Amino acid sequence: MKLLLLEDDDLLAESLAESLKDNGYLVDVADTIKSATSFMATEEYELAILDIGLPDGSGLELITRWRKQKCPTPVLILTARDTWEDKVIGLETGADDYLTKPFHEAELMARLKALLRRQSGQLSKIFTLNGVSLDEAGQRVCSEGTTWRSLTATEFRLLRYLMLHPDRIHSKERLLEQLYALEQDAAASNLVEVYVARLRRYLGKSIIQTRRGQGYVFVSR
Amino acid sequence: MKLLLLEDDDLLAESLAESLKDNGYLVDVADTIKSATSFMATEEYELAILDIGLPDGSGLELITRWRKQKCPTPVLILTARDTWEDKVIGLETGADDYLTKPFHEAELMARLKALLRRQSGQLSKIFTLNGVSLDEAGQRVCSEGTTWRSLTATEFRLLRYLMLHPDRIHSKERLLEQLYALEQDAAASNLVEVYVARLRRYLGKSIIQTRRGQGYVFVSR
DNA sequence: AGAGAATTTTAGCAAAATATAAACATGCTT
DNA sequence: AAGCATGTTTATATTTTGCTAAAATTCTCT
Repeated sequence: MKLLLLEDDDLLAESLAESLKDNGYLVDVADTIKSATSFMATEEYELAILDIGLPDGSGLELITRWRKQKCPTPVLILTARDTWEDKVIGLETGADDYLTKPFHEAELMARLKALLRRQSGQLSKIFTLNGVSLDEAGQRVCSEGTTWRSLTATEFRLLRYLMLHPDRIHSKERLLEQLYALEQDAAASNLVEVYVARLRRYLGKSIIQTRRGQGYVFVSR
Repeated sequence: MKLLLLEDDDLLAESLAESLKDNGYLVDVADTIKSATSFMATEEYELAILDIGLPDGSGLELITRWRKQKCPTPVLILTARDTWEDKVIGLETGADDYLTKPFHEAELMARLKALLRRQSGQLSKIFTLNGVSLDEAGQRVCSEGTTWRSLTATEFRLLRYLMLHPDRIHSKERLLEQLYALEQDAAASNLVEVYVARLRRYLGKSIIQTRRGQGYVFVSR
């Protein structure tokens, strides 16, 4: 179980690395964003622990970049600040958990364990229905053993909603609401038709059925 | 309107049940997963309100199980935790809405109403007469165990009216009025004949009978 | 049986709903 | 600024539906 620790305070880094190793993890320690980047480029890690305040920038940028590159490695943020806003910003950036200094070693270990457990559950969370497999982590689908095809965010949201509520008719209005939490002039748009058409091109015609005048159904068998 | 409430905190359960009843719902209260399961086995509910943290397991498992059994009852989750991840996990499991404790009664009622409205007509009420099953939600029929055949809006309206008033003779004029609430030039059209013919093609000849000069009858046995 | 009426079936068209493709917009990366 | 990826709108094609009207069939009554 390999972790990357990004921490510029040598003393803290040293001691953390020590206890992590005691708990059975393999740890690489970086002390700048730059070095962390090169570590990530060469190795695969199960999880990264990032300090936010760093000499050459904020750990947040790093997360942003990784997420854009679709790097799935979960991230736990360490920070000295503990405001509500910071936490929100951190999590919105794409971090998976958040710990404020100072903290007890035990708490870090507990959170790590929880994160890894949750993550491993998520990794294997490719859920399949009627020959269509949806990869939650990677935002991808494959149909009947064809190769994976990655979806855009909207395509993915729609398909996921349909697959989570199969065999039910969902009106276009409903689906629009699902796609865009804030409802506006819903009926004035044919977005649902457009996205259904796209999904059908990936999955085949028959899996998402039209109920004329009523809506769409993802059929589970 | 019947609800199932699964909540192990007696006090909360009691008070919730009370206010639900005040709002016009019929409520059954379960305090363990086990009892909830048996409630579900014996009764039909329009909606279930589940607490997640329970003595004998998590409410999430319950949802998972129900969904696997294709049980369509919508579920609202109650939880003490309010992290982004928890919410996602809950909704991904197949819950339909999510409320964190503590909450105002009014909010719960509002959400219930919204959920039931959204869901209404979706819950498969399949009603069977003389071997003909009509699926209200899906606008489908099947006759004597053949596969489902979905109907157009007009076909459905007609069949539904006939099945709701079986063993009675309905004149063509009356049926036309039923189909098109406001139309007058009734006699000038053979719409009823056309649609009866279509329905007979799906259901077999004998179920909708002709009373020459008088009208049509759906025979209930 | 056979004429005339009532019903059934068929075919086809126009309107409505949906599907698809392509243009346009926007933001992000290089 | 150019180039991409995504989201959204617009325009056009295709499909399905509702309906009409005519043709075919069945029934009824003499």
